[in-house]
Amino acid sequence: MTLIKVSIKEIAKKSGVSVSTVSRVLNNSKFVRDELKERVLALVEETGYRPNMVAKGLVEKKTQLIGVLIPRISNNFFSKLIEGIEEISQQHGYNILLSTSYNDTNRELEYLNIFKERQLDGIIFSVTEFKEEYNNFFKNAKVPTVFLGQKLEQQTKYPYVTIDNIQASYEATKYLIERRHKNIAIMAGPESDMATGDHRLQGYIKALTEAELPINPNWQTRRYHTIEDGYSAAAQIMMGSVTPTAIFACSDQQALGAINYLNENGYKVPDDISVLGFDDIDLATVFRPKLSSVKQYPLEIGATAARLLINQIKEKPVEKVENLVPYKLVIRESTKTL
Amino acid sequence: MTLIKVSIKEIAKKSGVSVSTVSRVLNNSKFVRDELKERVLALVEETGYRPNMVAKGLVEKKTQLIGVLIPRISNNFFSKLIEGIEEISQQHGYNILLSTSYNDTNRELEYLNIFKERQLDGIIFSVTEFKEEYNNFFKNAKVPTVFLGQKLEQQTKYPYVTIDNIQASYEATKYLIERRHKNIAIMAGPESDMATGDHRLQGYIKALTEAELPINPNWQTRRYHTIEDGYSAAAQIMMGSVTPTAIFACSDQQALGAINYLNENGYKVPDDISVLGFDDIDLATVFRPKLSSVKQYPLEIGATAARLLINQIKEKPVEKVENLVPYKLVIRESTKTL
DNA sequence: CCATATTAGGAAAACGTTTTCCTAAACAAA
DNA sequence: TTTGTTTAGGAAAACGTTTTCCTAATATGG
Repeated sequence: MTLIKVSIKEIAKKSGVSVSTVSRVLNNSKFVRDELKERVLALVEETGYRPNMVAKGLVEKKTQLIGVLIPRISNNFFSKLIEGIEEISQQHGYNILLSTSYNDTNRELEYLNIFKERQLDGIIFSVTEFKEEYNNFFKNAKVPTVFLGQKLEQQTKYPYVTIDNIQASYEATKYLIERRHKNIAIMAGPESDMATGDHRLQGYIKALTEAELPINPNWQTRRYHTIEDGYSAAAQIMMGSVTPTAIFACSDQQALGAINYLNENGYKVPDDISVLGFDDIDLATVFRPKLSSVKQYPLEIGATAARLLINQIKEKPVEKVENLVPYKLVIRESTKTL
Repeated sequence: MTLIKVSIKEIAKKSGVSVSTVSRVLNNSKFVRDELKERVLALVEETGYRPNMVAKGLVEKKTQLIGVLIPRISNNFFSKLIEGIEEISQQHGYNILLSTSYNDTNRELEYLNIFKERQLDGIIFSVTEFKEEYNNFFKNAKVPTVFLGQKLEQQTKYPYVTIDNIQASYEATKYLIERRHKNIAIMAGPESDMATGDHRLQGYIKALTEAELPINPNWQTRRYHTIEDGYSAAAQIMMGSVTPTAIFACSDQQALGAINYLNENGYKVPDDISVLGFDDIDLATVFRPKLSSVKQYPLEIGATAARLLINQIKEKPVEKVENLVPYKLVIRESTKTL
C-alpha cells in the first residue's frame, strides 16, 4: 500500500499523548482516561488510521494468516472446500493465503517454505499421496497443521479430516450388490491418490469379497478424475468379452465420461448398465439420466479443518486426530436394480 | 510459525560476522569476501534458516502479497480466474490472499480495509456492480489495483480486464438471427450485475434492433446464474402465448436449467427451440445435446489481470485502461438453423 | 495523617530485517 | 612518501507496532 502515511506516531503526536497510550486505546485496555480515549478515537476516525498488521505481526509473532495448500482450485470439490475454510477463518479473524501445487512435489515444498518465511499461524494441507519429503518439513517446523483427505504417514500428532473412503466405497459397492449386480467394475483414482484411489478400491474389494463375488482385475482402472479419463476407462472396461452390469466411478467426472462412452457405443444407462458416481457435483441432477452418486460435503470438510486448525493455533489440545465427515449415497436415475 | 527459532542474529553470531554481512550475503551484495560468504551460507544450510518475511516486509514496505476479492470461489469461472492469477503471481514471487464477498457490500469493504491493514502490494477486485462506497476507498488509498469484469465508475486511472460483453452478446444474438431465428429470448444476469446483466442485454437489443426484429420485454429475464434460476426463467419465458424459437442464456448454468425445463415440458432442444449458453463450462460437451456457448477464457483473464497488477506494482506506466480478452462462439448441438 | 496499594500514562525495549553511515584497510595515483 | 579512492564490513538507525518497566498521582486502610 503505497500511500498509507498515517502511523500510530502521528496519532500520538496530534492527540498529544504517547504512542503507548494510543496503542492502549486501540487495544482497549481499561487504564486510559475517557478524555484521552475520546481524543485518540476522534483522530483515528478523522485520519482513517488503521494499524499496520505487518508491524503488529512482527511484535506479536502472529500473522492471523493461514496457508491453504491444495492440488488445484479449479476443481469444484476444492473450491467448495476453500469456501468452507474461508468462512470459518474469516469469522475468527484469519485470512487465507491460497496456494495450488498441481500435485507437484517441488511446488508443494516451495510453498511450505514460503509459509514458514511468512510466519503463517497455521497450515491446511490437502495431501493425496505420502511423500517422504513432507515429513522432513513437519519434523522441523512445529506449525499448527491440519491435513485434508488423509493423514500424513507416521504423523500422528496432526489431525486430519476426511470422509471414511473405505467405508463409503464399501457401502456404495454393497448397494450395487444388493440391487443384484454381480459383475461390478470400479473406476478408481490414480495410483498416486491414496484416498480416492487405494482406499476406495479397498472398500470395493471388501464388499465383493464379503459377498463372495469374483474380483476381476480387468474391471479395475486407476485414472485421473477427468471426463476424458472416465471415457477411456469405460472403453477399457467394456472391451472384455464379459461386461459388467454396473460401474462404480470414484468421481462424477469419470462417471460422466463413462456414460458418454456407453451412450456412444449403444449401451443404455441404466437399462444396460448402471453407473454410480462419487462427489455428487451440482450438475449431477441436470444430466439425463440424473446421476446416482456418493455425496460429499466439501464445505463441511473445509469448515471442520478450519475449526481444528484454529483450535490448534489457540493451543487447545487436539481432541481427535481422525475427523470423519459424513457422506451420503444419493440414488437417482443412473443406477437400477437388475 | 511457533518454533522457527533461528534468526539472522544467530547466523551472524555463529559465523562470527555482523548481522549486516549476513544480510548482504543473503541478498547477494558483491561486497563480501568469498570466505565469509561461504561461512554464512554453510550455516544457513545447516540451520535451515529462512529470512522472516514479516520483518523484511516492515522495513522494505512491501509484502509480496496481492489481495484477490471475488464474489465467490465455488463458481468455476472465478476459480479458473484465480488459477490464472496465481500462476502469474507465483512466477513473480507474489502470493495471494483470497477473499470472497458473496457480493455483500459490507464484506467487500471489510476486506478492502484488511488489505490496507495488511499493507498488500496490490489488489485484484472483481466488481459486478457500481457501488458508491468503493470510490471512497480507492480515493484515499493509492494502491495498485486491477478491476475485473468492468471498470469502476469514474475510476479511469485503474486498469480493468474483461471481455467485451456488449459485443459478445451482440454477436451471439446476431448468430441466432442469421440462423433465421426471429423470436429470440434472453436470460440475462441479475439487475445488479452490470456486465453479465446490463451489458449483455444491451448487445442483444442492439442486434435485434439492427435486424429490425421486435423486442419483447416478456422474453427478457434478469436472474442469477444458477440452474434453478435458469429453470424458472425458462418457465416464465415459455408461459406466453407466443413462444420464442431460441433462448440466449447469459450463463451455461441458466442454459442447463432452461434445457431441463424445456425437456420436462415436452420441448425438444434444439428441434423445437435452440438454446445458446455463455461461458462454455467444462461440462458443456458432456450434456446431450452438447451445449452451444460463448466461450470465455477465465484463465487468460486472470493472468492478464495479474500481469497488469504486477506492472503497476513495479511502477511501470499503465498502458491501457481497458483490457479486453477474447471470447469465442462455440456452436455444438443445442442450437440449430430454422 | 501516614503508609501502602492502585491507577494512569510516558519512555524505551523488543520483534527481525534492510540500509545508511562510518571506519579501516587496501590500493592507485601523484 | 602522501593523498585520494575503492572495497569490506561493523554499528546503529529505521520500519510500526506491543509490552515492559517506570514514575507520579491518586485512592485506600489503619
